[in-house]
Amino acid sequence: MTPIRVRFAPSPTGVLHLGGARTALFNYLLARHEGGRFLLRIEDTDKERSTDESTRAIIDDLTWLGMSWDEEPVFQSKRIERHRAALDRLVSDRRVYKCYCTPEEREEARKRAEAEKRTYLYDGRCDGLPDRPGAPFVWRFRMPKEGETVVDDLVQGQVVTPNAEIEDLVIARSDGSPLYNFVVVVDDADMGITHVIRGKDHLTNTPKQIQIYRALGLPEPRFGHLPLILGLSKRLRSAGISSYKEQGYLPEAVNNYIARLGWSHGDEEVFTHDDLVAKFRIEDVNRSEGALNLEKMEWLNQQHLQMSPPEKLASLVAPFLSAAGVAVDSAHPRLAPACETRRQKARSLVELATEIRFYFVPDEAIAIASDVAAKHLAGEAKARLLGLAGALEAVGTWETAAVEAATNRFCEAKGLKLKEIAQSARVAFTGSATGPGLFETMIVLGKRSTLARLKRAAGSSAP
RNA sequence: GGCCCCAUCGUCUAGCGGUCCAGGACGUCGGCCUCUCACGCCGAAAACAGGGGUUCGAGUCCCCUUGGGGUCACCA
Repeated sequence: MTPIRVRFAPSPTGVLHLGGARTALFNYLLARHEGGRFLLRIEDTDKERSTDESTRAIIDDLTWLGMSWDEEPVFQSKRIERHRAALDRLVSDRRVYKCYCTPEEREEARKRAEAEKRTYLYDGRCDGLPDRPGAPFVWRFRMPKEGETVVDDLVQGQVVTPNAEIEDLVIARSDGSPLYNFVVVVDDADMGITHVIRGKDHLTNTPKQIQIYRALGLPEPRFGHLPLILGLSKRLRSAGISSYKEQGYLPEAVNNYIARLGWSHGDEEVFTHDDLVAKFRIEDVNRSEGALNLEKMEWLNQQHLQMSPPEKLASLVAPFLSAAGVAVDSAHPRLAPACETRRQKARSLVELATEIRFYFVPDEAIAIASDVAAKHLAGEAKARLLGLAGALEAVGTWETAAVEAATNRFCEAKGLKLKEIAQSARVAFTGSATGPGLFETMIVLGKRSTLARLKRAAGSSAP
């Protein structure tokens, strides 16, 4: 068995959205699972729409998702010579002919067919015509008129197309530049692609391409056409992978989610990168198309967040803290412990950042909204906080057990339940009525900040 | 419209003729836990699109209908 070679071939005309990422991922997983090679080809022949920025963005997004390719990316625009040579060969083999029909003529024929409720197929009227020197023409590929072309698709099964239904397609423009269905074949063959895994929107192109492979005497790859993702709205389509990064998603979660869209492995839901590589099989890809459910992706993000060690979280969340107005170095000694106090709960890095932000703002900058103060810092609450501060003052070694014991002793002495003081204290620490557990908060905060925040809240001018 | 593909809870899916009065997950709704919000745990509601066949037996095979999607370029 020769090792398999697959490719992802985006055209750099926009961002990499979830659908494209999934196509890339399935190719990547197939290659890794089989010990083959994953290649990248940038289909940038449409000069009007292709941009370098887009190419860079796609490469950045793939990299962020953790997909690496095994050879230098191929730029289709740099392969014109090869395309030309292949076209020359078809010309000399007489597999193509010049078509002098004007766009107007074709349009008219198309309309007539539509009026008569027939399918429009180019009728081959120019095939065999004598040369008309100087007249503009396009090259058409002569399709077989009889028999059928069978695609033995890895995911769609056998798809049979009668050759009579495949028209003689144009493979080169009047300016001589070759067209997609021709170029893909040449490029895939040159790159030694053994498995073409792409979106199902290419399924009807496949029989045409197979005929071109044959005309060129090239070995045919296996094909696998992935079901399309439903509900990819214009909005979602324009949302690149980088927007998920900005929303605080982990690449593992995005991969996990898009992999499970159309592919499954029994009842399993949560997969790490290595799980996916180990368990992915193209045979397990579904034929039916699925719709996006971003809530599930959020949940998966939470699952992967929970699996991430605090140190990893610390470096990931640092930029989000900065974005939230608190510049914290990813190596800050309290960052990892801070993450640990909220790791189980956050659904995204953005959420995590807002939830641990309070640890890193200056003690005097803790803002307590007036309604929160009215609820939790009213009546005896302030006096109690002052008392708690006093009790905590005496704690020698600032560790959970000691802090907890001191707090409990204080409560007992005052005849209070922890409940009666916890919320006020939390407000003092965080400025909010929600947050991590009380004792872990104090530990991460440290003795000095803990006391400072208690005293400050006790002395605040709120009701 | 022609051709092609698809069809299990709201969504993602398991199911590859009997083990399915259909299982898991997200979400939803209850409850428990509890210093808050969460997390976690327990439980509930929720589906084989419809109709014909084939078979002793069909969610699973076949056909039709309906519905959804794709594709019909001198784009990729």
